[in-house]
Amino acid sequence: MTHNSLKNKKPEKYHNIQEAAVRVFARRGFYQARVSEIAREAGVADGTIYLYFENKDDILISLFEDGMKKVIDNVRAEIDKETDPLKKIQRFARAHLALVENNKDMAEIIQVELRQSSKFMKEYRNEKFLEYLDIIAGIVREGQALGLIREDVEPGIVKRAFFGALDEMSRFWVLSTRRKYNIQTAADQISEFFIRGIRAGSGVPAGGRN
Amino acid sequence: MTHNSLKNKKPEKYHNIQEAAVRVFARRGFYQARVSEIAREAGVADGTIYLYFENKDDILISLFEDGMKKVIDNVRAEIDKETDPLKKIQRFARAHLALVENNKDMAEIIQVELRQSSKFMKEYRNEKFLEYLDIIAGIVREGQALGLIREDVEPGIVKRAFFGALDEMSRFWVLSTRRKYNIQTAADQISEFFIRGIRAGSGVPAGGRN
Amino acid sequence: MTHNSLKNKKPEKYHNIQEAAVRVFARRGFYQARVSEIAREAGVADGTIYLYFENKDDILISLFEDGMKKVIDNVRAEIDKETDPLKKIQRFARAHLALVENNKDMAEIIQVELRQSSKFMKEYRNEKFLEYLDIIAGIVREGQALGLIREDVEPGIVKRAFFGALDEMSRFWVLSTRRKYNIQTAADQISEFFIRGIRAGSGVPAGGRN
Amino acid sequence: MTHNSLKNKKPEKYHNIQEAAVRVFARRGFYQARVSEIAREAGVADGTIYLYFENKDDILISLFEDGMKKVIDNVRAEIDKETDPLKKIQRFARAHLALVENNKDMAEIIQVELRQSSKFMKEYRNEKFLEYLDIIAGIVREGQALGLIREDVEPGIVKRAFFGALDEMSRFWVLSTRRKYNIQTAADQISEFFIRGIRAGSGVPAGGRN
DNA sequence: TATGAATGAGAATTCATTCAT
DNA sequence: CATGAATGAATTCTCATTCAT
Repeated sequence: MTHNSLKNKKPEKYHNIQEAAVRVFARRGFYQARVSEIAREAGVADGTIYLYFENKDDILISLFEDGMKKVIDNVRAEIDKETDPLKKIQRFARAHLALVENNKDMAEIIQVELRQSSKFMKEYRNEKFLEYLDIIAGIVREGQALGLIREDVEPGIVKRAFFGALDEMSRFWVLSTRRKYNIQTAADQISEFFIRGIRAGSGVPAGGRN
Repeated sequence: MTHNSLKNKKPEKYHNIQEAAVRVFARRGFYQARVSEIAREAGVADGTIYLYFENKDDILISLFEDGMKKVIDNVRAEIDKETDPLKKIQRFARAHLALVENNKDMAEIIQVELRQSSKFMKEYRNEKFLEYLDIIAGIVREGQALGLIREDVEPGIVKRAFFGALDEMSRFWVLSTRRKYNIQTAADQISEFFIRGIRAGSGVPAGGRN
Repeated sequence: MTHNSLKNKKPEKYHNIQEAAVRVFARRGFYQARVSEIAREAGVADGTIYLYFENKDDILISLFEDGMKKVIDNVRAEIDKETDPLKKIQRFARAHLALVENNKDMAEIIQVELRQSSKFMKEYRNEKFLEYLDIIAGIVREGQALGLIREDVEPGIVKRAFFGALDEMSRFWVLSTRRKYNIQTAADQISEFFIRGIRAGSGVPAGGRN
Repeated sequence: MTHNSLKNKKPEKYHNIQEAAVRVFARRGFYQARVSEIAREAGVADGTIYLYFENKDDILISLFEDGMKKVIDNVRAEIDKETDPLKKIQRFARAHLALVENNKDMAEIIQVELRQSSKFMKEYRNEKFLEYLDIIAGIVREGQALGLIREDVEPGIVKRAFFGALDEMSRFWVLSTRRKYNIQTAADQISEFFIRGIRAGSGVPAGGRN
């Protein structure tokens, strides 16, 4: 199911609804969110929602797709400023967490709501998310080609581990009220763990020989 | 455990219902799961559910609490077999992912359902989860005390980053049908990234001089 | 449907249950009352109730029948102390309201719950209640036979009007928390209205000649 | 009226539902009445009920309030046609019972359902009912001021006794299938009892010298 | 007799979606 | 395009009653 293509409707209203939905989903959660509440918050009638979106699911999916598109573009632009793959990893972490910081509600929805249930993670092929992860895998392969990252490092594992580390950190940051760490500090620490963890030529293997 | 102290009720039925709920929640997701489906699957009447649980939410919470208790006990027992904090990290990763491997449905519920924003992660003080994360922080502090882990490493960041990495990996593993990596391989790679990433005395800092 | 005839059961428990039911019905109302609450209050198991009563309705009906029997016996004994029919009317009022005063919960149930709904007032032929009303009609006829009460007074109307007057007064008395009138004062006023209202030889008719 | 201010909704539907509810409540009793049955009888969907009323209770309360308003207006208009307080009493009785005669279902609901203890008579401050009773008290005071009614008569007792008498009579009339007395005959008898009972200067006191 | 765990029919209410205006 | 009243399917939870112990 793909979202409504704005045929000849005012794109302004489409975005109003999306923005209202972001707030309502973040506040209540997807299943507790009421379409009528989104409508009220967007300043339109309930029925109007259905001129722009197929149904409630479609609103969430549109949010995710449009949101991920921005994230991907933004993060790609950031890492392209760097040539060193190891430094790209740091850039990625910073860009990711900066986006979370500046789009708390949106971040919460992507993290929490979209991965929430079978409904979305199973039935909906999450192309955009995979594309995002593959940016990381790409950096790793690039580093390996340049001999900067160990050959035995699996890009498919790094991409998930690194994303998971950032994502858990941002969940914490998003959900907690009083924040202990600056989110950029966290970005730097996490990227440093991974850079040290995967770069080539740092002597003995980690786990010993058990 | 839940409100109902199982006075003279058979604890067997309590567990039957939990096990049925695990299957149904894993299959449909919490919000799509029907209490009557859990009842049917548990081989009891709908009303019987309410002799053992306050309501549908309570079933999920009991699943989480009882499940996390087992995870914590199990993981604690595993890492206690090791004295070297760095090796404990590897043990943790292996134990965590082995549990996921052996309790797929349960793992999916803990990961996916309990993350459901408002209702559970906001209103529900997730003590058990925090206790689990603090096992990791404890290992890190231990390693720092022994001079094995760098002093500038924040245990509060490592615990979330490490858990997030494992968790994302297991989400992938749980949700994907055909599996590329052995989950134990993933455990070893991820723990190696972190061990190399945080251990003391491995030369130049990670990020270079930016 | 008639209530369970105590075959070979302990009558003590039967009364315990009735007394508990009186309290619970008075507190919650019949439909809001829970059988399990009556059981708890009576100090028996839920199932035990059904050894003494057919069902929940049967408890209410038994309360009414047993209660009315006492009321009728008591009121009959009172009016038999008097020979003058007009004075019997006053005795009736006093006895009725004294019973209400001393059995508030029971009075509330008879007034409020039993006449409450179709269920009881339509399906259940209320013999006891009619018997009670007919005590009044009997006094009126006696008074008419003695020439003390006007011949044009309809006993069937007086019995209902008089009972209704007392009953409304006692409803007020039962439901109000702070009481303005002594209930015996009310008994005397009301009986006086009716005695003056129906006795023979008091000159011009009431309503004028419209 | 109820919470829902009928903004753009058709008030016609509000009344359809009320009328359907009157029939269903009269037929089944409040607790046995099904919302879906009211909906069917009103020719609307179940959910539509909830656009006009908060819940099932609210329907009953609206019925009572709207019904009592009509009764009060109607009875006030009737007694205002008379100047003699004693004749007003007769007018009141006639108007009251005429309303019962012409609105059997509604009368039954007001009498039987609203008397339902806890929920309505205790928690719900029954202003309208008290207002109605005070019409009677007002007439009595007026009669006392003119010397037509004895000074020792308590208006607060008369109002309840007189209402109770009429109400019990109409309960009988509403619930019985074959009717012995014309309801207007009853109105005249009852008002005559009370007029004779309370008017000034009719010789010896009622109760004799007990 | 007494128990109380188990039953399962039953009902109020919600809310995504539609469609006449 | 926009509205929002109307729809009605769908679901949790309750509680009188039963019956194995």
